[in-house]
Amino acid sequence: MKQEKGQFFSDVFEVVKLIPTGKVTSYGAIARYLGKKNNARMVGWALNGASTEKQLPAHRVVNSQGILTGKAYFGENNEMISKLQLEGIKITKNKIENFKAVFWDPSSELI
DNA sequence: CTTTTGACGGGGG
DNA sequence: TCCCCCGCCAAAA
Repeated sequence: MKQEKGQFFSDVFEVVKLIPTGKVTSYGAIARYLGKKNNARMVGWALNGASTEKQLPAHRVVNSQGILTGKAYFGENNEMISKLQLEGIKITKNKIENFKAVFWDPSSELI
């Protein structure tokens, strides 16, 4: 494998890739799955290096509030919102409506 | 090498 | 309920 820059990055990439279409997850959920409860910031940071490149559906990763905090990193347009809406996710003002309904927890769904 | 920041989360006032 | 602070880990300056 290639190990981009750190072991954590690779782990985050893997989990993000496993997010099913039409579902979303939070930074904290991924961090918790990796064993780091409070290092949700690292998850976002990892995605920062893959925001443009890679095939990471990072647009499916939001914060615990269901807000698209990193939409600015996807492009000047609301590319992130558009993609999510196309997947059937309802979004209002950068915020996922039925967040809980579309929430995908790797710690529970994934083993 | 040290310091600051960062796509966050949770707790406290 | 809203606002502020702390924590945690890693990378960039």
